[in-house]
Amino acid sequence: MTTRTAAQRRAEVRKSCLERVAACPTNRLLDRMGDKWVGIVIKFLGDGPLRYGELRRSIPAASQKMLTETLRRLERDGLVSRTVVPGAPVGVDYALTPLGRTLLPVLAVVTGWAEENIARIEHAQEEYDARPR
Amino acid sequence: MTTRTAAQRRAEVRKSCLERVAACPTNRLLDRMGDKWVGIVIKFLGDGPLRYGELRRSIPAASQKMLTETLRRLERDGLVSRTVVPGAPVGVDYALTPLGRTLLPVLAVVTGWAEENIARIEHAQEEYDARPR
DNA sequence: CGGTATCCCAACCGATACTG
DNA sequence: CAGTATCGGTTGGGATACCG
Repeated sequence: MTTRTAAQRRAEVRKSCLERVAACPTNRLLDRMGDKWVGIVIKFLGDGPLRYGELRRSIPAASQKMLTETLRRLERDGLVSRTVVPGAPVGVDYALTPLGRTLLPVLAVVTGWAEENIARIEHAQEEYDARPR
Repeated sequence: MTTRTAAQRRAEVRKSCLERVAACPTNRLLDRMGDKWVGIVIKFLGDGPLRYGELRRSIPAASQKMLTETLRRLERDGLVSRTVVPGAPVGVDYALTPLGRTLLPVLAVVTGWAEENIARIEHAQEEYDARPR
């Protein structure tokens, strides 16, 4: 029998919708780009490869844990390359991959919109907050 | 005296860096766009105004709480308008504002990149995960 | 130098129940 | 119909300490 309660059917619909959302390339990209330190890391690497330590000093607000995790995720996605530079002491170079570099124009579009419209957003927020409750 | 310990100086640097990151328009936009339900809500509203109930049925995976919170944040940012439609029972129309509509081309660029490159990302992830640990 | 490992708090988010 | 309120589990992310 395919008899199901209304609650069961709703749960199934919810689940399949959630799966589609999770699988959607746009949502996956927005999710990644929305990670707290991803935008700024890509921005810095856009200017050229950097050592791990240089990245740390460039983004002192990011904890070591978060910086490393961010870089690992980007590496796993094929957007960033990680290269160990032999020597004493050893160094590690991070750089955008060719794929990662194709993201720069996208980020530029986002930055362009943001800088052009941030004042409008702030104005809207002030109006909203000042609104009679 | 301006004497400070090294730890104090590092803490100050971290704090000012954090403030700059939080104030950066690009980061603020990425943060908003990265919210779990923002992309999909904007996508649906891009096709025209929708009643609250229509949005709920369009995105059954989002809980009522999250859908409402998402819409409130977008309304506060001036990206979405909320219009109560009198009647019995009352209805509420949600729509992109003119400002919100200017975000659609940006979202289209993101979607374009994502759909064009999602296969490369998935391939990179498989390679990374299959890599000798 | 470039990381891991661990702990812990805060924010996020869903489920459920209730309301004008 | 379109919410609000509350609770509780899960995740994100920082601090600290330690390691090759």
